Amino acid sequence: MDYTIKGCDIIVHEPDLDLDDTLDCGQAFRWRKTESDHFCTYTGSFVNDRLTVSQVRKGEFIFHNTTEADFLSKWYGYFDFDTDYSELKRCFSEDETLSKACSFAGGIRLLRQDSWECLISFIISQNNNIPRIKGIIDRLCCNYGDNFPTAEQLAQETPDSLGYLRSGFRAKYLCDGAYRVHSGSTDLTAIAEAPIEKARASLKAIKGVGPKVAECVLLYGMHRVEAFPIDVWIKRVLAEYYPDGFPDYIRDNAGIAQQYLFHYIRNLKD
DNA sequence: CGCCAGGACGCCC
DNA sequence: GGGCGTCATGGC
Repeated sequence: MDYTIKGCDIIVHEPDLDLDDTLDCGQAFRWRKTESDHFCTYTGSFVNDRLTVSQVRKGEFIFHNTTEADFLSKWYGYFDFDTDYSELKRCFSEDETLSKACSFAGGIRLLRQDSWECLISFIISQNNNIPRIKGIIDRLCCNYGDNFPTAEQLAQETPDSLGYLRSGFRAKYLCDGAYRVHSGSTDLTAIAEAPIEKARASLKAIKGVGPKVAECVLLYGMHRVEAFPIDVWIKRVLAEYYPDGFPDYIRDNAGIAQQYLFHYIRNLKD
């Protein structure tokens, strides 16, 4: 990755990034594609930070209205620019199915998201579809001026007061998560550094957090790349292509591989 | 209308 | 420990 400053924008060159692949693959829910220009442009947020980013052509991007300081302190890390995805994909491509998945959506990067935002987002995601997940998170953030609520703010709510979200049975889970994080009984910072099994158990102490949601929080919100969320789509991949188990040499980066496979199998069925 | 969704819980055995 | 009904809501 390299970047140059051009007026109020940052121009980024990174062959292993594609905005559609990365921002619309089900790992983050607050990015919207804007149709206002001839570029592929997304506007979105990460906790309380907003960004408009365009893909000019393959591998070239404009981070609009962004200072170098903001770019380096926020977005460089968020887009995981420190990681060499070419090397990862080279490793993955020794496997036939993963090779196809990487060719299909080679521009996926694992976003380094916020753990609290991820926890709430993926509690909402359970037994739900992506358009509706986006809608619920939209209504939530809209209630706080397009910012993601803090645990303190959300801890003041009740399942009834969250009725405007139309999140159904998940509202009580959101309240429990907010209460635990705000009270300190769940320490997301400590969990992020804990041994993986201990981290899983701590997350699953939250009501509404089971194996799948815990893996998502670990992977997307804590960048624990060995975490491997198994949803209905990945179950199909495992049954269809890996009846004898997932390749062992991928284990340390299984979560990133999972990201390519998820996107691949979902779009294969169209 | 019915089926499904980036599942988890409670209960049963 | 595994199997199954239930849980809101709305996309398709």
